[in-house]
Amino acid sequence: MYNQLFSYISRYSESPLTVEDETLIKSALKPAKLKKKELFLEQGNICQYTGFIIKGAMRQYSIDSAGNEHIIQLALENWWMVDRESYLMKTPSVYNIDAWEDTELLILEADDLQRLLEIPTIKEMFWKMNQSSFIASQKRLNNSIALPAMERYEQLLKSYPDFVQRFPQHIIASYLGISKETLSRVRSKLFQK
Amino acid sequence: MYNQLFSYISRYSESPLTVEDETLIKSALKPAKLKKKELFLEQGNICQYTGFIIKGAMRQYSIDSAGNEHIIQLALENWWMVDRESYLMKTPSVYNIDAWEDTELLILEADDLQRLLEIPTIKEMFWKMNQSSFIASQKRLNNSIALPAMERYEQLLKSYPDFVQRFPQHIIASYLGISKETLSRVRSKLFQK
DNA sequence: AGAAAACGATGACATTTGTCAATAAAGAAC
DNA sequence: GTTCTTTATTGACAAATGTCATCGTTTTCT
Repeated sequence: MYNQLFSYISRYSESPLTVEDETLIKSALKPAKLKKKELFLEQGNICQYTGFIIKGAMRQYSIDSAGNEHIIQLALENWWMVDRESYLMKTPSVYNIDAWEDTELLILEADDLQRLLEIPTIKEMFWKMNQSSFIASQKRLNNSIALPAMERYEQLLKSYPDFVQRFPQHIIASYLGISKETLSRVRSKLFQK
Repeated sequence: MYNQLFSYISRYSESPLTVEDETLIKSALKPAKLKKKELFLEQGNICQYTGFIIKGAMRQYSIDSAGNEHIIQLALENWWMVDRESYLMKTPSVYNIDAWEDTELLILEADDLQRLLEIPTIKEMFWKMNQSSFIASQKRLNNSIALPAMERYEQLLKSYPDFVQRFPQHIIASYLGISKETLSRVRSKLFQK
């Protein structure tokens, strides 16, 4: 299970991990399990952990005044899941995070993260991960303000085909910012072409 | 003009800059000026510089197939402006960046950035800046998929009141992902309350 | 100062998307 | 294996937002 993380790190960083590095990482990241629908973070609480998904599927979402869920992030194997604002600033989160499938994780507390960042390889990995997260978020934002529903869905099919396999349509719809009925209609138009 | 940048850095970082640090920074960031409407980055080109705005106002936007501009970022004094994806990966950008007011900048090439990142204070500043950028982008994304036009505008008024002072309504509308007419109507409803 | 361009408001209408309700199929739970 | 829940589709209608055109005002340019 740690090998999966090590291999992830090596893909993001030039320099290899030493044996001591690996020991430190193992002491900082602890295995955890979530049942389907189990909460990893509840709205109003402070996000205590960053999770690295070994196996499973998770979602991060807000709930509006009408009680509707709005999915701001979906994540599968080899993704990090955390509400960064809450985790870093130690402020109550406005988001929920839960498991969509039974999920195995490695979890990391904020203090332990600080220790790990002493390792240059780890620092480099998180640096690049931050960059990619921001770039991905900005792309999604651009799609959201610039494209109609159908094209947003087509972009998603291209960028994250796995999502469509692993999450039901109403989750995908919420991720795209449209209603499940609209997504259903978009799909029927798309496939009759 | 460099003092403004130094003061910005000191607000983002614990440790102070040494005189040698300041010399290195001065050699890496070069002054530049843009006239209103002048392009800083043109769609299809590789983004060569990161700009730190000393004075002025800039926008980053995409242009869709119908020729409409979609603003993905606005920036004023003490903001960084760059298409990070293009700058880091050296790939052609899908965005334009231009000046909305006559603007003074300090510009930084990618190679020089790498040199600057050797300075821990600078590294820390960019680290935090990356975090904030991501958090801000995710918030805006959440607003975009979760809130109707009027509430998005109210959020903007709270979060970035300066934008409304410095940019005309059609720019703000594009930033929010709505038409200028809709924004005009939203405003008249809002103020008659 | 005068002309041109940019800006903002508004009406009429079109389009997109959302909401609600009904239905059927697929999957999960016991 | 049967019941309950979840998922997906579809129709009818409502609401939000976009488009196009017009007008008056302000700003910019020379």
